[in-house]
Amino acid sequence: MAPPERRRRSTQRDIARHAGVSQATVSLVISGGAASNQIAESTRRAVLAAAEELGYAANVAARSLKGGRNRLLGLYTFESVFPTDQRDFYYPFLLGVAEETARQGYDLLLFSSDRGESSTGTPTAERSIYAGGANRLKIADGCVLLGRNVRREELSALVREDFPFVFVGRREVDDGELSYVAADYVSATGALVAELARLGHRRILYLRALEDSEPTRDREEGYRRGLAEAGIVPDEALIRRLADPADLSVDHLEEWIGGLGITALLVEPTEDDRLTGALATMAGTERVRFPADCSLALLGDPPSWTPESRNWTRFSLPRARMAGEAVRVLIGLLDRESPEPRQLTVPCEFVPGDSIGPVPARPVPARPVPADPDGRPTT
Amino acid sequence: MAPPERRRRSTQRDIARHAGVSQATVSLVISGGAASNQIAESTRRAVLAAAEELGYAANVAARSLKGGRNRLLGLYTFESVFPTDQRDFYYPFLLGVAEETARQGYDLLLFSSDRGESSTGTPTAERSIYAGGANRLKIADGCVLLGRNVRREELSALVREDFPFVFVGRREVDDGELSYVAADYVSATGALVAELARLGHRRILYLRALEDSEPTRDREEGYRRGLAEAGIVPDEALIRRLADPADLSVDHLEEWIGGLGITALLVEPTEDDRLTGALATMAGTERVRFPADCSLALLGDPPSWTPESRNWTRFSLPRARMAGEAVRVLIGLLDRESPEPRQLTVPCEFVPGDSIGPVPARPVPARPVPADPDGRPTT
DNA sequence: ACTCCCAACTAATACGTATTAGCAAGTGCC
DNA sequence: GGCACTTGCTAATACGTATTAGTTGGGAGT
Repeated sequence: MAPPERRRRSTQRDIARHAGVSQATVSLVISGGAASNQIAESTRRAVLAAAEELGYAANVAARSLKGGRNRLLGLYTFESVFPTDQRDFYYPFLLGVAEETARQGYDLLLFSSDRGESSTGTPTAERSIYAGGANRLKIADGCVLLGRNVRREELSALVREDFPFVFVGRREVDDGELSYVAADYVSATGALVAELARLGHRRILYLRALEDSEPTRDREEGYRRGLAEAGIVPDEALIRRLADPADLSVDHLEEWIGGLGITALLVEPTEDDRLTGALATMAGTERVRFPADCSLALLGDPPSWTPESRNWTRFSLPRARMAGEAVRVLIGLLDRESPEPRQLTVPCEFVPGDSIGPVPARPVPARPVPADPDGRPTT
Repeated sequence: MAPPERRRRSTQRDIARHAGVSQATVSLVISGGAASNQIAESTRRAVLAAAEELGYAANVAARSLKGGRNRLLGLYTFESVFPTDQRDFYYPFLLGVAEETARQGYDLLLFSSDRGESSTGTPTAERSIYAGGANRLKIADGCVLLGRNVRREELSALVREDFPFVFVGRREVDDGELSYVAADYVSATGALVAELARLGHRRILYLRALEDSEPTRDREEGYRRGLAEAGIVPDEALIRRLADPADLSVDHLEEWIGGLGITALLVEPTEDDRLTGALATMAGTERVRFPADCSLALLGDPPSWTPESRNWTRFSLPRARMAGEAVRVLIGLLDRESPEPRQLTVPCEFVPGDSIGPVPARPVPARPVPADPDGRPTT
């Protein structure tokens, strides 16, 4: 019993037969390349008519196998985007990429499949570009990359392969240069420090991420520069790292205020809502108030784009704009003959918010105060 | 001056040369297919070692050129998704599709490029599947379709050429059956009518969309059924259409309440925020209050997913779930040998809200009241 | 010694497209 | 009429992989 004939896609050869020309002619007409003006108008029309009739669609695989273009851009995220608390963070990026991609006449390929297969055929749990031993991204003409927990070795491989891609965020590898569109964390953090200094703060704690990725390094750099410009001598004890931002408790904070004498806090937010969750919990206790007891500013956006429960003082990165810029850079790479890596830095926006203020007047325990008969300070 | 040698990816042939075997052997080892157990263990190891050394990554394009499948699902929206007021409506669909696609081990292709080129090369403004004389969707193995303003002729073409796709929402064409995953608007609308009837309403106005698409027809059907089951004789004057939902004004409403004697209103929401805008404006006037003066329920979701200014009584379609279901149906179509179209209907969720209530007690103007000596009605 | 078979490989080919070299017919020019 | 040149097309090939149909060399069976 013969298996039911699977309907085959029509190919250029089918069209060629139909129109009574060669496959090469069809290709010239369809892809409309440089040499396509050598085709007679009548032939062109015949081919197009046949193509229309047969419902022809170019085969991406074959096209890109030849090295041609698919008008396809990829978007790859090193983190999984779907956990509810992360996707809000990534949505503006997605939107920016999608919009600009569309505007440029490209379609967008979301590399979202988690279930890669290793070369041995066993499914791998981890998210990877080289799933199945192949660079999946190559389906697309080029790719925008995103994410905090970058796999360095994969980035390196991409650079070595000379695959056109642009990272949203500053990233570096040992193997060579890569293109990116980054937010100017250095200046933005520096500006926040300057603002705090202007308000009189001298002991500003910087609560940084545990991992030592570029964005974090840039913020630390900005922190140091800001201090230097304000003439404050940095105190290494004021740079703290927290393994899990959810651990940030009011106990910690009181310890820092009391023990370290800090009056302001700079916190690096996370993509998920662990940090904002911790802040909300802290607000619930009402033991420390911002900015009455301590100023607090975020070094970036809290994840959710829904109206905040609190309008934190912070800087905000223009996520959609960065994403759009990344697409433009990428297309630039694709169009150029010898793609020099390009780096672009865009400024962050300062959001005044309401969580910083002047240094709170506080009784200084060590210094003796002129006592009244009761021994209690006057109010 | 010679152009800088573009680094070439290593191929199976490179590995073959390196390991002193043939390309076919490499392929057998790498892809580990059925016949790969015929390979001697020593050879296999040599090949894998060479692959490792050369940093081999299979070329997806070539692979899928042979196999036919790209493990790529498409998502096409007939409306442009990017206008701010629409994207919130479509986001849950996108999310649902993306998530399920990823879970199934596919990647997702967003057909967002607006700038199609017609066959003559002149850019066309309209959004179209068949841009450039080719069906762009065919790049993917199959496609999920979405949108209200469907191009019927394109849908028909898709059906004719037997392209695997699933519509999110009930759609029909003359040419044959198509697969869809739809919300049960009929029952949901019927249930709302039943609820209003239970509260004593007898004159319920149905404000429907102007165009006669399936979702609208289903709601109308549900409206009529609901009335019938409540034993209410339908009054055709109570079915109204509004060209632009933004035109819904408090004047209209007062006219309906006074002139038509309605006590409840069912409104079909739009994907953009024209309707909710109009409702907000109406609320601002404070001339008609819901549900004190009139009950109001929405036949679907208001577009934005940000917290509503008002918790409207309504039904809500499980957008993400529908999208996920659509992906599963689509993959079912792909896996099956002879793809029979499948139709799936999922129930809507009733959201009680706070905009419906009992029939307001109101003076009936026509009935003569016992007059006092002044001839003025007592207050 | 002869066939037969099997293990372990390779040669050849197809997938659908883009591109280049080249060919045939026509045109203009001397 | 011969030559160069143009126009409009086709033949041939390459891209990297999967697969099928062989092709070896040698060991077992008779």
